[in-house]
Amino acid sequence: MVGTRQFDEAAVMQRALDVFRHKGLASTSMIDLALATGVHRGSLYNAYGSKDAIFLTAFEQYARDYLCGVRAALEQPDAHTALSAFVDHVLAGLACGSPARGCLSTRTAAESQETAPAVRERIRAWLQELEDTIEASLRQPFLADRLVLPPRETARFLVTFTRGLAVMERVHQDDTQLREISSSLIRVLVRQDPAA
Amino acid sequence: MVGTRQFDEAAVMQRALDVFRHKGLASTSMIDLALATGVHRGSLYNAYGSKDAIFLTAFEQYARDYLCGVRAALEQPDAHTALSAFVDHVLAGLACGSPARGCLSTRTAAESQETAPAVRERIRAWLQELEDTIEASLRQPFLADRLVLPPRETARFLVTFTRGLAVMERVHQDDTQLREISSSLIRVLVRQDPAA
DNA sequence: ATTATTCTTGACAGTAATGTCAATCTTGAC
DNA sequence: GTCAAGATTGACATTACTGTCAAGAATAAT
Repeated sequence: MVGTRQFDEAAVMQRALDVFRHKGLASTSMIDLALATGVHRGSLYNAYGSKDAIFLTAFEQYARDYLCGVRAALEQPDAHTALSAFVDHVLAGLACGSPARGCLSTRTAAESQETAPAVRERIRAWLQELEDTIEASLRQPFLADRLVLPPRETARFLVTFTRGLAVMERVHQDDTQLREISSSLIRVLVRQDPAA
Repeated sequence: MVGTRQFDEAAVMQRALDVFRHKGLASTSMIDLALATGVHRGSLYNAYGSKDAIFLTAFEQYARDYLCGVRAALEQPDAHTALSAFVDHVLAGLACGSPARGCLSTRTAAESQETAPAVRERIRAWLQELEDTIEASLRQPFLADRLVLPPRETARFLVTFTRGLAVMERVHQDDTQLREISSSLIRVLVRQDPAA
């Protein structure tokens, strides 16, 4: 291939992700992306064509990392520990950065009616992947037998609830309060006694 | 008073609310507001000074109506009915309009890091009011004795969870799925037997 | 070393939105 | 009816962003 791209795509996408996380898709301009990545605006147009395309490319990194993290967190010997680890992982992701960067998928989902259909669809599909990933982990009998709801419903519940947590984080910026709410979540989803 | 305002403020705020709901605070321009309300942009600047001020004024209508609705919905003889009515009310608010208008407070909360401090603070305070309102309703003994969590925690849980529902609604636009998740919510928060 | 291809860059025209202001119009109070 | 406070309006200057393009630079393949 002649005329080789002169920037490191992975690094650029990482920077772009930071911008999208902090400003949101709609409020991010190509100028913002050019400044943050150090890549000329014209080059970005040439390489990706549009802001949405950059977002979708960057989102793949985010999506992969997030799902890996969730899968790893849920690898625990019992339901209580698994759900605690899951919530810890989600909260750590929210609080990370200064100012805290929040949750990209939640933010984008919230404004997804004004985004391109391709973006909305990607977010929808990703939330489904997240649900499926959680469900698959919870299906292990030694986890499932302690859950108040069946794995599928628990997974869906967790996806919805953590989206709510991400919204609350934006407003409160208070880790303690989020952890309190999360402990209610676990208390409500995990059965104390193995029978019943 | 001379030089009387020539528009009906309540009507204008209602229109403004519609715009904010559909486009979000950040993506709404003064031009959008002028077009939707029929009030000249200059007049809006003269009367309110800024987009944020218009938002805050319009938000008061929204806040009042929402809290009234929640209070009314929770006036029920038992916990299961009360929570069902609450969720129905929230979901009805989300689905209303075409395209569905979603939840203004959730949407604004999600982008609240990029808004003026006054807006973020108003949203924060309102979420607290919502929590307090729910808690007050749930404190009645014949409701509270069926709740898995104490009223305060239940209220906080409901606020967080419904913010999550509002996010999911933006993505799925599917009332059925939201109702399924909501039935899990009630199942998990309300005890079946009055003892234990 | 040359070449063909692709990337980079600065420039440009066009659109959208902002915030302000002076001129003009309205209307309640006297 | 006059008047003064305040509302409306169109215009203006500015700023921000978009999308495109031609000229130039870089480089893998020959």
